[in-house]
Amino acid sequence: MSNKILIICGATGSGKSSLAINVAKKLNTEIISADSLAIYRELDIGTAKPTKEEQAEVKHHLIDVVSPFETFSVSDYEDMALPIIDDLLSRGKTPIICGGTGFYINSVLYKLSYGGTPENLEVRNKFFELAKTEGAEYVYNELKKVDEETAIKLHQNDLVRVIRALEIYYSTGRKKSEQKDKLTPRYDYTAVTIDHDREILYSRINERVDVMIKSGLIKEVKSLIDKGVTKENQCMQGIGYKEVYDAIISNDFSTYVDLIKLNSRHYAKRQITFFKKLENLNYLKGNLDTLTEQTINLLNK
RNA sequence: GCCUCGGUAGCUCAGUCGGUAGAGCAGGGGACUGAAAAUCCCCGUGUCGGUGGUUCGAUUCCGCCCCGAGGCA
Repeated sequence: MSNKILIICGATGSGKSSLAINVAKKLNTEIISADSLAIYRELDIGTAKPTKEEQAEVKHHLIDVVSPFETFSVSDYEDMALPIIDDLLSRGKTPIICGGTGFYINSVLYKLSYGGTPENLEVRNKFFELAKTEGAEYVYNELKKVDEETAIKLHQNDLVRVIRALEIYYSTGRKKSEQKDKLTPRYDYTAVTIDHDREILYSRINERVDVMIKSGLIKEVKSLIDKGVTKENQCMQGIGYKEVYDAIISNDFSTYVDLIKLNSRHYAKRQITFFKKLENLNYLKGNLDTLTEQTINLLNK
């Protein structure tokens, strides 16, 4: 048995979860989800989590690990994922990382330091307010003063990243640009993704959204709202959740379905772009059986 | 049948006092090191409904025709 891990990544709605389950059954192993929203409990329908039956057939990790009120970061993901991977490897199993959050996948593949600073809401809020009153350019220039090298790499409108760089500087006194991580994979890996024609992928996404609505997505969001979850909670950034949330709050249900579809398509496109960078990613085509077979063959190479 | 208003990018529309046209959305491409389903950047040629006429030149003005909406009969 090799010390290899399998990565099944790709766009939302591409069918990666089914493939992962199929492969896991054949290899008698377990799945580690890499999904920034499936980590939340009580967000089931909109995240298209594997069903209870599927989870009973194959053990899934890193699903339902935090409450909807909590924040969660890549670093948390990394901390939780690595021990599971190592445990599986030590038991002679091939860990399957399956998910659409490329950022999370990168965190297990590469040792990234993320500036070595957790979130600092004080700094974050301060600059966010400044951006509101003085404009994004002002905040950008603040970063330029303390860490020009990082500033040059960023666009001044990319507030999230500009502020994060400032956060690192004001929390630690060190510049983000001093962080020089080598992008050497921690594990030997095989990576696959399911390659659909864009049109097909988009119609799959559209259909999936309709299914979510029929399965009770509105009810799910209502129940979260009843428990006190608001737009401020990180989990409400999820596609399907934010749109339904707005529809409920404004009592306007005329556009939310189309909006969910649109945002999902945009998201899928960003995912495809992200994964293009993954080295040695195999683009597979075919039905589930063919995909499973191809994946296992690649793994055994 | 008559009158009015429309027909311009995949969609909604702006515009050209006559010199072949531009926004939003859609769509495409890209970035991504502790919010990543987040955040951000770049990309706009299309018989300007058809056809005649006036003109050096018409998508723009005029005639006729076709299509759509409304009004009068």
